[in-house]
Amino acid sequence: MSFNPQAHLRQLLSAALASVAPGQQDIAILLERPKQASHGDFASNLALQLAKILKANPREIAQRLAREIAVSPWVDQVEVAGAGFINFRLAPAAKTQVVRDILEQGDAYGRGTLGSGQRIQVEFVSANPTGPLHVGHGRSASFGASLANLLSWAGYAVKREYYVNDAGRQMDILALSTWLRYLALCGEELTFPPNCYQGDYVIDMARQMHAAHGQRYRHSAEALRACVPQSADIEVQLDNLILAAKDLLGEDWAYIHQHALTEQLADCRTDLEEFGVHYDQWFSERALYDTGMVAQAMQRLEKNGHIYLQDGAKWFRSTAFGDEKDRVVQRDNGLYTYFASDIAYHLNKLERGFDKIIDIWGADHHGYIPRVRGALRALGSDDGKLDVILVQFVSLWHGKEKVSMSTRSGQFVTLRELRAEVGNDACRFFYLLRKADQALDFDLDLAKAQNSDNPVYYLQYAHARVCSVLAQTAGDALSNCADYAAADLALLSNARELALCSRLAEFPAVIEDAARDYAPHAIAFYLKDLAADFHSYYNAERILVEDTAQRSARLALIAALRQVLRNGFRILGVTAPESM
RNA sequence: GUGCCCGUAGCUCAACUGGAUAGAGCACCAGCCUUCUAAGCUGGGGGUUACAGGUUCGAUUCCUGUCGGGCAUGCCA
Repeated sequence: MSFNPQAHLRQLLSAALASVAPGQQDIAILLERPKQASHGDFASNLALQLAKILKANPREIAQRLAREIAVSPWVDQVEVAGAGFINFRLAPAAKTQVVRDILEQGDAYGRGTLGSGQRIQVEFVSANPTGPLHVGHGRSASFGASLANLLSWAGYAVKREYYVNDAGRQMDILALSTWLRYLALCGEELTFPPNCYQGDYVIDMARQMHAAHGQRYRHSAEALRACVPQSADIEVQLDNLILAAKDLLGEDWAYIHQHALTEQLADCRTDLEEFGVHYDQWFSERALYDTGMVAQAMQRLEKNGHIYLQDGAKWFRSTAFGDEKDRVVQRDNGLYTYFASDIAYHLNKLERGFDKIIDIWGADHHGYIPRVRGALRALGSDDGKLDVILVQFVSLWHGKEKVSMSTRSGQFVTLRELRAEVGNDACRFFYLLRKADQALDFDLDLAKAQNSDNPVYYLQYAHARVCSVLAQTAGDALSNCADYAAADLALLSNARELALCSRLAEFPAVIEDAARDYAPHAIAFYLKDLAADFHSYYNAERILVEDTAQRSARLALIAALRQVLRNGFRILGVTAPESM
């Protein structure tokens, strides 16, 4: 039978509250862990909350509450302190109990019911499949994957989704870029536009095409030039070029387009898979067009009177919903904008019945939020179900030296390169060492360091150390986790052991809080504290002592610790090495 | 110009949504291996939480303004 000290204290307080302030039963009773050990194991600010309502001295209220708190075998001391805090000191048995709970629950320890099975969708990365993922996408991937894990642990039914922008102008530009590179390989002489994709991977795709199909998609440079109207505006010029290419290639355009998409998407998927980032669904933008969902969404907006015509384009009146200007949904050339399909996409997400949808975007998209929310409301949907998380930028450093990156010139560091350089574990972990809304300086030298400066090694080392000790117990009467659960936990009595127990007991609450805040970094910080507690204990006390009962109790403790490390690592997507 | 994010120890960052004396790591100083992995531990100094007001029992947290940094402000995505 598992015992929850926090719930127990809450009950005691609730009963006391009923007799001190009978009308206030609906007040939320919060228990926090004091930063200072002298303030006990748990503290309640209930009296401070009541002071406001009852207009009475908080300290006096605290005294009255404390007097009414029933005696419990799990509580050693109840004390009023400070402005009116009620501090609780738990009996050792109330702290060590968690060891047994952890060993019994194993891989499930820490799972909670906050989400109560609600359906929640996390959409993340969703980079255009127009080139390799870069280090910024890596942060979104790491954050999104861990957040999804976290929400799942907190009791939500989570779906992970990648929105594939396989329609639209950017994909056309990629297809064009590939074809132009291919023409060059065929020997055609033409200038490669500066606003086409510059990366070498485009040339690679062109080579493949050339190797597989020879001259089949070749058209002369003259023929191409002949059907491209000149424009001083390089963007217009690019659009003209795309139109000309479609014209010349006919059916073949679709092949090249599809080929480029397939290649890039596969590259992206493999990259993410290798990074330990998995999706339940890859949702195609093109499918939104093919099934008529975009047109339907637009019709619905129009029917609701939120669309008007100006300068040959169709505009959504997003200013009516708090946006700073109205937005075009259909261009004067008849093509829908990205925004149009995104409206349809979000509508579709909500129609799939999720209780909550989370979009994880790069911080540069922040101006986009009001218009998406506006569109959902204009369609009569509940934009309260949408949460948008902005992930700030990443800059790479070699110690004090910044690694320069610019997407425009194609000089960006790819996620794959980063993973190869510092390893998946360090990548996943470093990305999570900051809150999402904090810009991240990623120190490559530190991530590669094989010493305690590197937090990921510090954590993994704790795990390896535990494994090493446990590996030496083969001869023990109690030598596996199930047996440890039978150990006499009353023998865990020194301060470090009890502190470690308290820390282990926090884990479920840490998960719940982190899930509520969409803050996977909190797990990383918790694990650092936990590892520190262990290293400290390990240096101060010998685990493999002669006394078998004592030894079993300590082994039970570190086996429980190992379990919590593993569960935490799993949420973060970091491996748990058995030796280092 | 306007909007969003940010400003905490010398450096990199936390702070349980308003709680007690603002905490870690790095760097610096002084220590700990004939005993379970020293990739570890112990101790020490270091702060007007950018600045100025306001809200209240109580503010790093909420509100207003100023300064500084990042991002955005496309019929790109």
